[in-house]
Amino acid sequence: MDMPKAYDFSQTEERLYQWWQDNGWFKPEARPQDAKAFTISIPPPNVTGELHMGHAMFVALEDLMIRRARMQGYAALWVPGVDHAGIATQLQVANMLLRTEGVTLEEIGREKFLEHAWAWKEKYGSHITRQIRRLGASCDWDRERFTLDEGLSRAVREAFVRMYQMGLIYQAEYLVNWSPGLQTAVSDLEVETADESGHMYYFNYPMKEGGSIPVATTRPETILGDTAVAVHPDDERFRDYIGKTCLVPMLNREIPIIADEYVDMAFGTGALKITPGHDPNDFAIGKKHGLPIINIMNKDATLNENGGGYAGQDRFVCRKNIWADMKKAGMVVKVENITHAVPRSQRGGEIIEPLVSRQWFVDAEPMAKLGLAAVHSGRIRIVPDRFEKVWDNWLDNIQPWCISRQLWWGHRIPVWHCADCGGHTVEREDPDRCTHCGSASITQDPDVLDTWFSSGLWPFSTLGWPEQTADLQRFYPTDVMETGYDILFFWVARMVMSGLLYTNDIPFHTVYLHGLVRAEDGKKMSKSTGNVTDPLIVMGEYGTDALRFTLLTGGTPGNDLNLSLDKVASNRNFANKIWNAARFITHSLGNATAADKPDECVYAAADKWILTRLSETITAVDRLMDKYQYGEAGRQAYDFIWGDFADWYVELAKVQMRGGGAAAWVTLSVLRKVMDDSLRLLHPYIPFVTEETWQQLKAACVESGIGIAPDEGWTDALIIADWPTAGERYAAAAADFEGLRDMVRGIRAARAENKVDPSKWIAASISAGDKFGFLTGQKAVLCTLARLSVDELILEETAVPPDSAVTLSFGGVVCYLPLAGMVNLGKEKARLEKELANLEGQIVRVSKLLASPFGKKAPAAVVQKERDKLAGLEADREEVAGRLALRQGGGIVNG
RNA sequence: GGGCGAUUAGCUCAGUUGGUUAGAGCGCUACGUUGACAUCGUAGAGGUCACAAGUUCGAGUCUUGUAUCGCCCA
Repeated sequence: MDMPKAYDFSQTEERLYQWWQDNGWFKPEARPQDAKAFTISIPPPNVTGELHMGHAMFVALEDLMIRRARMQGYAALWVPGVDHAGIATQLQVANMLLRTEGVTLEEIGREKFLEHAWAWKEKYGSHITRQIRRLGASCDWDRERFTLDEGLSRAVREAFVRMYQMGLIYQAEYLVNWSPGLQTAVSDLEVETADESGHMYYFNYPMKEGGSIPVATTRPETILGDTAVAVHPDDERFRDYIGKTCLVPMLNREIPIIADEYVDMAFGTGALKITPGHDPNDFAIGKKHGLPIINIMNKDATLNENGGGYAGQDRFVCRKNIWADMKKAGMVVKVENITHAVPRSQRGGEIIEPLVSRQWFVDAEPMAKLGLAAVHSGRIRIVPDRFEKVWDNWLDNIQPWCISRQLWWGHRIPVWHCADCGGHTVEREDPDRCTHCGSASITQDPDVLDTWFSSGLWPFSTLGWPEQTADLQRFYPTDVMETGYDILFFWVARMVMSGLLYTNDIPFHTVYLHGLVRAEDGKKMSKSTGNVTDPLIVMGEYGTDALRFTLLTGGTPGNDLNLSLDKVASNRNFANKIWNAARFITHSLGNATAADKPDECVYAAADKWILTRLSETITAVDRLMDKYQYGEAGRQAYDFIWGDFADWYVELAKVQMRGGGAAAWVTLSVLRKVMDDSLRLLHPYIPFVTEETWQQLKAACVESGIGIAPDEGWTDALIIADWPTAGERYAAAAADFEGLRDMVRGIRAARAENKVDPSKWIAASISAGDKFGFLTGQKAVLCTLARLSVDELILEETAVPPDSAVTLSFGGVVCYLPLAGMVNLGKEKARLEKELANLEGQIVRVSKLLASPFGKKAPAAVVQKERDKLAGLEADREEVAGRLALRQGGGIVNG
């Protein structure tokens, strides 16, 4: 079984995913019964959803957390599922019915519609979860839930009844955000307000006793619903008007002129028309002054009978007509072009109409207080913590939540209205009589609940609540809620509030918020702009791991990420790098046999160095991951594997294995160890390539029979292997080795600078000083990496500088490359002078630093570091200066 | 109006207990195909860390202010 030359994700991902799942490794039962639980409930995507980068981001992050926890030995449970997306699904099914059968919802009726909707759900409902699987999501699919399924519906019923009994749910005539196209109320959060160009209409409001008062509005049709004109009590211009009466244009209805400090004297004309039935601010003023509320609109935003002669006209048609009529009547002053805030539906984009209607509301204030306290007390932590301010701000100013929707697809409101006594019956089981008067003439409220009402119960309803199931007991509270910051209020706040209310516990201890995935230029991805990058296409082209690693390491928590395909490509290359590093190991196993295993492992300097670096990396990655710094953790692992292991240790290993025997065996064991632990570290980021590579490594190692298995033996799969722990560190050996690495780099640079043929083996003399012992042991390594000729290498404590050589000093160790015939000696002199100037500059800098208060005030270790540096610099200077003096003294040919 | 974020190499971004010549990927330049990898390697060019003041022995990092861009709430 040979490993192909390049890693091919297309031959890997689906197979491994299936294999993991078939083995039950996505389930918490993959760990012992007494294992501590680690739980995430998925922020449920819409059942109508199509995979986008936001999904890819949350799956990558949550899967990372789950996979790491699983490897750490937790009974890791990631509960998947989707929500029923009331409006979106109803629209989708309605459109389908119109297209295929040519029938409207009214024609088909509620019951038939629901049959079609469920059929649609059965057919297309798993679309989004199939796509999520492609991202490698290690969810426990046996525990998949749907907000409308039986158990969750029971949870919704229980929640509603309890809240109703607590007096937190009430029905009221209230101004709500009305979507005329969808014919339903929507919540504040589903309305987006943006500045748009529009018009400000100035006109004279006629007064009963003659004359007029100037008023301005952006929506002339609402004039028909005016119930007052308001001015600021301090406004000199209008002082005499207060208390007088106006006549509503075209209707001649009498309304008062009132004084209220809310009015902004500088805005418009300074006099404000008050339309409590069609504007939230006016609604509040109307309440304050006891003004009547007149609703002038039907549900479809046509004018109703209160619109007088305009009844039946669409709101925008009416706007034109009434303005024309007022113009004829001589009331109009002017129309200005302005920019103003326009509320639009998040779905569909139509202009939202503030409309008074009878709806069900949740009084969220008591719950909001619980939510605030949970974060302030530290029971719930928000990452990054700056979002706590946003949290406070929203919960401090929480408004009643309109939970009724005039839709059919959703949880029907469990309230039965009595035809006889008018009372409400709210029970856990469907009632057949009114609880107040016993009448059988009761009918269920026709509306359904906001989808978010059920999403808010998600962390516990998915585990079986209100039943005290074993899952609920074991996995609740969950651990982390990970989602986009744009969804903090929609989901997280409501989950926290309802969790605290119903379960008397927090639903999760940590909220991790990621940013938006944007296009490479930082613009928001949108279908209308046409700059959407489809994750499925990216995965098809570069592999899932490449996309995941890019999303996970490309940014920082809570900040938006600009997705670059170049980066995805380079991360695909990273996967290949990993694959090939392992491929090298599998090809090298023949360098040793089981018999070569020494009684005691003696590590070479390079071994100690890479093992130290491995330990450092594991410690750093672990620490960063504990702090949710997944990006930095991933980058460090990347740098270690590519920059230390592949670039250096693999090359060193080749040298160490040349002679076979114990050295080769030890080297192979180190290769296996470092590769193995690296794969473990990276598995949560890039699960496919790490698992596939690990399986190859395992198979080859087992087959070789040389006995370099992990201490605990080979587990079945990387996905359930142990999370690595940092091992021994060899500080001195590692430092020595870093010195050697600097030498190799310096020699390579000198060769390149002097245009030495890269394939040429050159001579060298080295004055090793106190590194003589160390370097003697590294002769083979040094020669191979720097391409020095072993036979022509002179290594001594104090070597005699050869003639006509390039001189390189490395803080005490001096290396002479006698490049006679290859070097432009004039150039070498210039180089030495430059080097000397550089060294002197640094010496001055460090000396000044040490002479400054730094020497006294800085911590000893920091000062010592600078002293050591200075000593090295001075040694180098002496050497370089000496070489230059020799040249100038004429002792050397062509100085 | 209130709040938050960003501003670091040509581009996209790291740099989280302040430690002293600032890093990566891509791009660019010059070499290179030596048996893991050209989805690669070696070497190199490229930054007064938006600006100003302050704290400190020491500031990309902390404080204050300014500018520009973006987001959220009202």
